Amino acid sequence: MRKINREKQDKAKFRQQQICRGALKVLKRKKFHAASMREIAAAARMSIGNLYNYIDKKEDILIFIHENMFARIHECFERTFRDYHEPQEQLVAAITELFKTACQMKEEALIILTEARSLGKKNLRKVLQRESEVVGIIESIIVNGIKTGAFKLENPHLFANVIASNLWIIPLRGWNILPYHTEQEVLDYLLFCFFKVLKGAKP
Amino acid sequence: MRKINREKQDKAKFRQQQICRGALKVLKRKKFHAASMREIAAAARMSIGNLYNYIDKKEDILIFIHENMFARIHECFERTFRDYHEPQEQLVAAITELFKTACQMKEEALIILTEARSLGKKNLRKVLQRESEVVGIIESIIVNGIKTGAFKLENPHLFANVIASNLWIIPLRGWNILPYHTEQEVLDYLLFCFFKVLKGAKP
Amino acid sequence: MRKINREKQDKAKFRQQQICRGALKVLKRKKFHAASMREIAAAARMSIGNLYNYIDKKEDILIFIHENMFARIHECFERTFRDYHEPQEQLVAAITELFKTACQMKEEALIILTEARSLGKKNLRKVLQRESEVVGIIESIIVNGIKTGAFKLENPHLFANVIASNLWIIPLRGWNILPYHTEQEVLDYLLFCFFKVLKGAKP
Amino acid sequence: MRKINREKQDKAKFRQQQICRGALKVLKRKKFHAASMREIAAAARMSIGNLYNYIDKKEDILIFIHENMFARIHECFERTFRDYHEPQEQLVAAITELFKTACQMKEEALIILTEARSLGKKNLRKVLQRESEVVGIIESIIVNGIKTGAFKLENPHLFANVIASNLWIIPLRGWNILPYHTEQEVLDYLLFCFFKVLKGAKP
DNA sequence: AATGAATGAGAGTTCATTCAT
DNA sequence: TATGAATGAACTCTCATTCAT
Repeated sequence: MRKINREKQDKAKFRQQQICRGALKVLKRKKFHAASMREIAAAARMSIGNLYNYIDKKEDILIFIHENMFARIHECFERTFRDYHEPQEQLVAAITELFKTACQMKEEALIILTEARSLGKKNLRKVLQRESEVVGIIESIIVNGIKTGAFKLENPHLFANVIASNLWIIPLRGWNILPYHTEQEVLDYLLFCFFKVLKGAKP
Repeated sequence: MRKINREKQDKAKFRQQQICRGALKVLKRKKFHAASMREIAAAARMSIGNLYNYIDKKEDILIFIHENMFARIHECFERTFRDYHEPQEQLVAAITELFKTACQMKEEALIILTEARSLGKKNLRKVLQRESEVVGIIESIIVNGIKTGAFKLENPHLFANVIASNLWIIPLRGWNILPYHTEQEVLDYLLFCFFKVLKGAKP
Repeated sequence: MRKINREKQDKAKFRQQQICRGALKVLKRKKFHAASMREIAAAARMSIGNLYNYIDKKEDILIFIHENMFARIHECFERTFRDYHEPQEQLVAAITELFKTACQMKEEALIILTEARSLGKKNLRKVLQRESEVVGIIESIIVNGIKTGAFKLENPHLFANVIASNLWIIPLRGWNILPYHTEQEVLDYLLFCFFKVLKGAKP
Repeated sequence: MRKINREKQDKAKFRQQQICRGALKVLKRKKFHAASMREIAAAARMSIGNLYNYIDKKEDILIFIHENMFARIHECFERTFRDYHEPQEQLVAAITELFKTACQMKEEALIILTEARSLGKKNLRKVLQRESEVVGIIESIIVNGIKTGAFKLENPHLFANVIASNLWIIPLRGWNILPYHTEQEVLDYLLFCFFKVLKGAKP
């Protein structure tokens, strides 16, 4: 009995991933609202009717994409905290992982960043809360670093926001950067800039 | 004859502003695609039919908003270059002006940043080109500063992109920052960070 | 200004009648839920989009039909009270008028009687209230007749309900009656039955 | 072999009853067309797939309900003719039984009365035929009574229709009557009215 | 016999855009 | 220039029904 339920859940999860993949295919070409459920269903190789067995509303697809993204982000932090224990190492690792994830999931990131306002109130709150969690974790690493003397910095909360904001530079402004610089260059440059600030004296 | 044409153009400009203001009223509350022409026309205190005397397609409204925004941005640069001649002063002034403009026009900025993908190919190209102009101007100030020895920096193109990207931090992430910091604090902090980098040695 | 508003309202009323007539054409052939808005719009010789300029929801059409019907019913009562003053005459006249109206508007009557349960709570309440008004008026005539000694009857409220219920016998059971009897025969027969009761002694 | 078939049929009958009960649970709350097969299957504690082993189309459920109803009605007549032999007694008994059945099966009655138009042509004919059978039986009792001199009445066919029509007064108009009168009162009143007519002179 | 995932036609409704006035 | 009624394509979502297991 429990096993059957388990299988059912797995199937549902699989279908939801299928829907996400299909939706992403379409969302590369057009905005969420311009992508019709017919297109998404076709891209996911499902009938519309069946698609609606796994979601309630179109908006749910956005939520799935968002959840996928944040699952990936949390994996970044997990690896970081598993492998490193010094704040400086942790910060480098976290930024590197997050930046690379943002590059790999450029589409998803762009969708999340630009479509958030399509969400209903409840979902919007959830999304914003998750984003501020990310900032919170970065902030905590910085605060730790300040305590250990690794960093010298006022206003870690603000700086964490600046870091978080810059992590998405490729999805948002890649069109103007990638013709001239590789992702790795951009990452190195950002790290260089961040550490300039983190190591410095007061203004 | 020419005078009449002139008057006509003025009227058209006036109507376009009226449309922009109306649209913005609506776009504060909902996404572009969710805002119907009915609502926008009502908010602009025009009939739909008349509204269509001044635009061809809904997308044109986005273009108007974008043009307004960039007119404002260019005014920022004009004031900057009129009032300052040293690269360092120019950069501070430009960043300050642009940042404040972004804060004042938070709504417009957010609309432009999140709705760009709604645009048709031709309009999208135009918009992106204008954005990269802004980056170009910032870059030229930096390059100047490097020549005069005011700044010490590799890769001014990349850094200009970083600066440009951070100028929009309030429209994009204000929800997570403004509860804790004022706009002025954020601006000061950004300037502090930027100049840490601009003054520094190689990594 | 007022005149223009008046014209607009007239136009709207006209369109609503047009919709009603179109809907009735369709509703003769199928139940309300089985009639699609497309069919109704076509039967009303309107585009769907325009149809929705005059209604908010499909249910509104049912309400229009109902309002039409009740307007007709009230005209029956108005004529009755204008032309007759003796309770007995009034009752004969009212029953005659209502019965004939029910026969003329067989379709509408059937729709109202069978579709009431499709209505939303608020509209259902309104409809039921109007129906019980009709019963109330009949009851008041009977009560009057009892006072004047024209009728001899216990329980006028219940009898008014019986009368009201039988008025719709043609729309509801015409299929089994009209092959054998004319509407006039049925009316005469009902009047005969009713007056048997109204004139009689206690059971 | 035959026994197995018998068992199969019993099972089928049982399932059909199960479906009826489930459907009725749902149909108390919403109209037939608004009740989805999903809901009905759930209420009948069956899977949709299995439900379709016992019906062909949704409409069949309506037919089952109708058959149940008419089985009950025929039981009424059976008891009547078993227990009474005088036309007057028979008529009182039949009306009493039928009226009480209508009250007990208010929901079913309402469904049948209001959903008949949903039926396909063939089923509709069957339903109407069964209803006119009921009228026919009532008529035959009256005709008998006229022959024996118990009743004095013109047009027994029409009067049978009137009686039949009034039997459903509680399902149809109970909402306006039951707040003020008990079912028994209504029955007594109807009997009183009917016999006023049945005993009387010509109009 | 029993399950429920899958199908896809079709429902109500909205909306950018046009056009007669 | 100004109006807003009219158009109809396109949208999201539901549902009776089928079918592989």
